[in-house]
Amino acid sequence: MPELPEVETVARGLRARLLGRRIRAVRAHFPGVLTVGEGCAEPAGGWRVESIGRRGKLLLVELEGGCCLSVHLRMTGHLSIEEPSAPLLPHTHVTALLDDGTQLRFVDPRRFGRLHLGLREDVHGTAFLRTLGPEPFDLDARALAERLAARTAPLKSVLLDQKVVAGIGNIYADEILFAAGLHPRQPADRLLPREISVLVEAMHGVLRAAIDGGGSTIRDYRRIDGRAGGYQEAHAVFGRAGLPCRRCGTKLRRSELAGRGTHFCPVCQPLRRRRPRPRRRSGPGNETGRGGSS
DNA sequence: TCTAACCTGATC
DNA sequence: GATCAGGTTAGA
Repeated sequence: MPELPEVETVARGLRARLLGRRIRAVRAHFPGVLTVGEGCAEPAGGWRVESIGRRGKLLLVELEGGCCLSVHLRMTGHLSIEEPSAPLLPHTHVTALLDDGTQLRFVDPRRFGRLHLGLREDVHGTAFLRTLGPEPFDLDARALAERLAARTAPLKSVLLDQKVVAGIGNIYADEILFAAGLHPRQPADRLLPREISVLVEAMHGVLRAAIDGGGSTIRDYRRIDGRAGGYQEAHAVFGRAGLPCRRCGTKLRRSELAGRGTHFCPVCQPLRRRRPRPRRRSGPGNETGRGGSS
């Protein structure tokens, strides 16, 4: 469920509740969901929470003493802070006791989510973090162009690749492509410079608006305090197949791409089937990129 | 580069 | 009873 805007919203909620607190004990109720690395024995009095960060869809809770708790919510993971008297929800797999008597709880019906407590350098050195692409807000058109250059795959597949850019999932890939007016199946390496600029602006704009809206709640996602997100109301295409496009009124379509449901407007996001590569054999270099009609 | 697998629950 | 779901990854 959670993509960058949802995880960012959770990180902000956690900061408000967890910064400066001490985590006294971390208990797993189901094997495998939580792993604990070397060198992270609990100090007397617990770990003080020093900062809470996010890389892509991964939460990073930095703890006193050089340890770090990473949390990946995957599809249905959810964090909340509860009074100890609050009933333990089904599928509560990890509980951490806080020094004010409350509990940080991790609930995840599908059990895809993962928590790892380890030395900071070990956590930051995991293959996942080492190979993770840049944050979307750190990318400009030139940097994105470089990352799309050698990719012949459909644009949506490339946006979903966390090594290309971190944090974009199925919802926001569709929303960003609509905002940019680009077809999900457009080969990534065939974008014109102008289209890449528009794509970067769309990426920044959609993600910023989604963070401001507290993320999208389709079914499971909740903020720390249990409230739903609000951005689903603003979705232009995701979950709106068969409904009229908000821009042109055409019936929105849904198809399958990269094994994921893909939503788009066939009129606002036309597919350029054959994209002429810029000719490179004629001597005078003139054309940089001209729009090719279908 | 694509598919299957990891899981449960909601919906058809 | 079958199908689908917002993520990631191992293996074909």
